[in-house]
This record gives sequence, C-alpha cells and structure tokens, in this order.
Amino acid sequence: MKSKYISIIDIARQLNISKSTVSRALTGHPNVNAETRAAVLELAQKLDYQRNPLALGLAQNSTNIIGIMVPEFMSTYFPSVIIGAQEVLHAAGYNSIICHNNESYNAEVLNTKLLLSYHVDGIIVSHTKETRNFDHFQMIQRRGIPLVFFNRTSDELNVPHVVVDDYEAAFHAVEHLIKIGRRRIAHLAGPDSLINTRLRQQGYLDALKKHKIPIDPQLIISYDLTLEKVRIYIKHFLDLPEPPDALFTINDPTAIAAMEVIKQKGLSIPKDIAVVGFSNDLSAQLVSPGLTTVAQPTFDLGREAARLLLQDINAVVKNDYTIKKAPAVRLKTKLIIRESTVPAQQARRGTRNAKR
Amino acid sequence: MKSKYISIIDIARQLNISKSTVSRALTGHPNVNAETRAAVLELAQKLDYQRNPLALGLAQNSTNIIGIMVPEFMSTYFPSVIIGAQEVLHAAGYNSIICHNNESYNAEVLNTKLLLSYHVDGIIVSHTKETRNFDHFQMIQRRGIPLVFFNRTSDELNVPHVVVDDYEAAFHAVEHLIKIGRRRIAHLAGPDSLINTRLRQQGYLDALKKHKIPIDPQLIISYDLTLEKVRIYIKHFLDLPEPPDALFTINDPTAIAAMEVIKQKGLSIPKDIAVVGFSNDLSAQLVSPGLTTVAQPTFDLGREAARLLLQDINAVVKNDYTIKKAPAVRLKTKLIIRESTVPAQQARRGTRNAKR
DNA sequence: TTTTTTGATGGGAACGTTCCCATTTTGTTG
DNA sequence: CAACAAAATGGGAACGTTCCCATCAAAAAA
Repeated sequence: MKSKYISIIDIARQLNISKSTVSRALTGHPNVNAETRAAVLELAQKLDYQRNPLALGLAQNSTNIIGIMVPEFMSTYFPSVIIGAQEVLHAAGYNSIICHNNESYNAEVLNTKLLLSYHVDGIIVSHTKETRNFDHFQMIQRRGIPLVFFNRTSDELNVPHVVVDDYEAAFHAVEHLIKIGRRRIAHLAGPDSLINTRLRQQGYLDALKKHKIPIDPQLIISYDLTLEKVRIYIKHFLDLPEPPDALFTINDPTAIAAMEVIKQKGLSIPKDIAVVGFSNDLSAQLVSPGLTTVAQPTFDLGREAARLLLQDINAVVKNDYTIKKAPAVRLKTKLIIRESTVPAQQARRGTRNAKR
Repeated sequence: MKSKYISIIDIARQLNISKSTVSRALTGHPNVNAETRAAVLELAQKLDYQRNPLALGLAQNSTNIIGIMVPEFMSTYFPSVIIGAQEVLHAAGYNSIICHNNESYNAEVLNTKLLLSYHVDGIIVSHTKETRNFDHFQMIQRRGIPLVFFNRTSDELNVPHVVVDDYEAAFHAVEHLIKIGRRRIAHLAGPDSLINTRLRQQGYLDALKKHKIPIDPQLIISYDLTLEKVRIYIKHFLDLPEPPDALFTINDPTAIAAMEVIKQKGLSIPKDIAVVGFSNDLSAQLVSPGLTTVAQPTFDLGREAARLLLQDINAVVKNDYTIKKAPAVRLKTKLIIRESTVPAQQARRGTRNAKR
C-alpha cells in the first residue's frame, strides 16, 4: 500500500527538482534560490507536508525526544513536575514521551529499554519504591545518553539530580510541632529503599535532639505501600500507654488515612493529636481539618530537571561529556500550616519558608 | 559519530552471515536453519540488541504506537482512563504516547499534528472544552488513521466513541435529591460546547418534569472554566428570595468549591442545602461532609476505547475500513451517596446502580 | 577573455529494518 | 543418479531524511 503521507520526494517530483533541494529549502539552508524556496514552502504548506521524524531520527541518529519516567501519575505531584519539565523541553525544541510504571521495578526496567530502543536523546527519571538495583540506569549512562533523576535519587550512581531538601523540610516540620508544645511526636516513615525516607527521618530525629526531647523508638515505624497498614499502625500508636500527641508522616495520603482513624476514635485534631503530612497534595486543603504539610515546588523540580538534562545533552553534542561529579540541585520547600496543627483562628498568616 | 546502538548488521558481520538471515532469525521467520537461529539469538542477547522501532516504522509504514490525547491530567480521571487504555493496548503489542494540552484548543491542534507526524497507528482523544472546530480530527480520518473519542465527543463527526450515559446519570442524581425531599434544585452546568453538559442538563430537566417540579431558569447557570466564578454564582443562589435547597453540579471540583462557600455562610450541608457532584474524584471522599457524586467507570472507559480502536486498526489492515455508522459504547455509572445528601447514620448502604 | 569564486542544484550514500527475488545448498523422489 | 522440490541464505530495493560531493551556471576577479 502506498503511504498516506506526503514526502519530500512528492514535493520534488511536482516541482521537477531534486529532493536535496527540497530538503535544503525546508531546513533553511542558505544555498538555495529564493524563488525555489518560496515554491517549495508554498507547496509544502498546500499539501500539508510534515517532516517525518522517524526518518530524521534514523538519518541523524538523534530524535529530539526526551523520555520522562515516573512511578505513578494519579496524584498531582508527578503530573505537575512533568508539566514543568515539558515547559522547558518544549521551549528548547524537544518533545517528550511520558512513561509510568505503577511503582513496579520490572515495569521500570522494561520502560527503560523501550525508551532506549526509541533512541531518545535523554531521560528524566523518578524511580520506583521497589528499585534497589540500578543496572538499567547504568546501561543508559554506558550508552552515553544523558540521564537526570528528580525527587528520588541514589547515592550509588553518579547522576545529576534535583531534589528538595528533605532533611531540612522534615526538621522544620517537626520543629513546628515542638513549637506548638508537642513532645511525643510519632513518625510514620516510608520504605527504607528511598533516600527521601532516610533524610526525612534524620530531620525528624535531629529536631527532637536539638530540643532535648528523648527519642522513643516505639514512635517510629517504617512501612511499605498499603494504606491498610497505616490504619493498623495508627491504632497501635493510640493504644500505647503513653500515646503520641503529634504525628509526622512521610506523605499526605498517609496523613489523611491517619486522620480518619483518629477521628473515628473520637479524638480531636489538633487538640489531642496534631498531624503534619508531606507534599501538599490537592487533597491536603480539602480534608477537614485542613492538613499542615510541606509544599514542594513541583513545577520548578521539573524545570530544573529539564535544564540539567539539556545541559548534558549539549555537552554530549560538543563532545565534552566527561564523567565528572554530577551536579545536584536542591530546592526549597515551604511549610503550609493548616488546622491539623493550629486551630483556624490562629492559622491566619500561617506559612513560612524553610531556611533553604 | 558511530552509532551507540547495536544493529542487525553488527550481528550479521560477527556471525559472517547476511543481515537478511539475521532479520529472519529475529522475527521468527520459518525458513531459517535452527543452528543459525540459535546463534543469532544468543549473540543478540549477549550484545543486548534491541530492534530499532524507528527503522521498523519507516520500513513498514506502521509504528505500533497509539496516541492518547487528553485535555489535562492533574485529576485522577484522565490518568485512570489512560491506564485502562494502556492495559488493553499493551496486551495487543502497542505502545502509546500520552499528550495533554491543558484544555487549550491550539495545543490540541498542535499535538494532533505531532502525533500524525510520528505516524501513529491510531489516536484516542478526549477533546478540550474550547474545541468547537473539528477540522484537525477530520484530517486524522481523511488520512485513514483510526480515531476514537471518549468522554467528550461530537455529533458533527462520525467517530467511534465511548461515553458514560450522562443523561441517565444526571437524571438519577437529581431524582435522588427529589427523593430526599428537595424541591428547589439548582444546577451549575458546564460550558455549552460539551455534549456532556447538554445531556446532563437534559437529565436534570427531565427528572424535575417527571416529578412535576416547576423549572426555574434562575436556578440554572452555565459557566466556563474558573472556580472563581463558581463562588460568585453560589453566593448569588444563596441571596435569592427563595434560595435553593439542593445543588447539582457538573463536576466535583465545582461541588467542592460550592460547599466551601455554603459552609462559610454558616449554612449546613445537607440540612439546608444538599450537594451532588459528578465523577467521583478522589477528593469527593476526602471533603467533609463527603460528597455524593456520580462515579464513572474510568478504567473501563479506557479499556473500551482501546478495544474500539484496535477493532478499527484491524479493519484498516484487512482493508475493509469502510465509512459506516461509527459504533458508540455507553457505560453505566453509579451514584455514590455520601453525607452531602444523606447524614452519616442513614448513608449505610447508600450506593445503587443507575439502570443503564 | 580567461580564470576563479560563488551560488544553485543533482546524485547518491547512510541510517536500520523488512521483504521480495535470486541463488545456493540440502533433501527427496522417480 | 539425475531431476526436482524444499530449505536456507544472500543481494538489494524501499521507507524519508540529511549531508557530502560533484556538477553546472553565473558572476566576479584577473
């Protein structure tokens, strides 16, 4: 079957010139007669010609496509990072392919291979919770394809990355709880595989230490995946002889699930237990009471990641893509204070910047 | 610069056979010696060879890629439709490219051209709120590329589509309000450009008619885009000499914004005003009181859309892709009853199926 | 006028596949 | 053992680009 698409050759034939000339006219090469160029452009317009990026990719061994791989995209977090990244990429003339893998390591490996097979010019990644083996990312680097991590990163690999300052964010969140008079602050942490989890936990510990509050291992639980477990753990907390008077969680869904349990038990938030989440999901302002949480600059995360990547891509083109210490960008967070820690009338001007 | 990728030719050279044979071995063509095949497969594995889909696309004029275009993906709605679609597409051996356009008509046109230029084998679309001109979709059809609409569709075009029964869903939602004793039911409709809006409004009107409740045009407002306007309209409703005792909105964010205003005014939900939304966003169960709303089978919408598309793609291949009446699938919705219409203790078994 | 430079064009390789056709090798049958 | 069929392989076109090199004409310099 003859192709349904107009090619450069169709144009050449109709104008009785060679495809080389048409190519030159379309790409803006200087050495082409003004009239010829005009004729080509006009016909191209009329036939609704569009350059075939597959052929271009083959010929130039560069596709102008960037792969963006995220673990999920049902929350607002990753979509807004993606939008930020695309803004910058698009301005630089790149298109992007979005991949998601539902937090599955296997799907991540598969998608990596898929992106590589499409000869993308670079890849932006936030890896899954399950990912402990980074071979597939090393494969990307070995092939000389620029790679940037965001949000979730790894010490094992030397990859440029952009993250928020999880340590400081957690530190300030916990300090906020201390300042409103809480002393038994529980922490529901995430899976140990994530650096974020470890940093936030360290921030939690150091804030307690700074204010001379004894650390009670009973009040720290690392958990994996299901919200069902959160409910069990919260009940466990509440049944302790000395139950906590505050809770700091790894993310907002966890905090919201916890709040449900607490309310069901007939306890009052924040009077009996104050709650702080992380990430400022859309739902954080919809729940009642509103959830105090750490806002992340999601769009900027995406923009920065894209910038780092473009930097590397340009280095590759110029051939000075040498392995050196990969740059790391750390962005500021902002503690959003709502009624889950400070009752409404006090929460007037309740936002402040973390120091950095 | 030599390509960083292994090609079929590299394998051929190393084994001292022709690229044709390698190609046959890899694609599973019958006419190839068992030993040769084994050797090829082994070396391919060892070198981590991956077939180049760009070249394949060029050669076969078919890319095995499906374009999925949605107006936004910050809510859970479109991502879950996408996941449903990908499930079916992936099982059939297709990859997909996700495009979003932030409800911008211009971006939609651009993305359409982009997808076409990548020679996708089919496109699944939910168009923007702004879209009133469908030329770009007709262009897709003119090129003989299968196209399927979901959620938002158009009567102007003969395109296979899968939707929920907006009319019935709205009818039942309003009937629910009537059954709990409401008589002055206001309706915040969406932009007239969407069929969904018109169907839901008709469902609203017919439910009132059926129960002999007079229609008050004052209680119906069509609005566009911003949540800011919602707040103004709600205040307007509440200031009427005879304010409404119930509210049915075009979607959940609108309902939630309305609830905020109502609560601020010191009115009680559902006692003074009952509220029903549409779509069952994640936030519907997080707000307080929980929002009664119409749940859409999002995953199934995606799955069905993908199935319709694959059907057409296969028809194209078999060359019996004739223009006939495009199939339309209509899926059932489910009214999720929460405390915004029925106080907690009554809402026990509070879900029911709409008839179809 | 002759030579050189510049501008405009055409021809063809290359990118990595598949697929058709031709050729060689192997196997089967009369 | 010839004759032929079947199986296995190779060669090369095609897909749509770009890009290098060659050609040719026209314009500028000698």
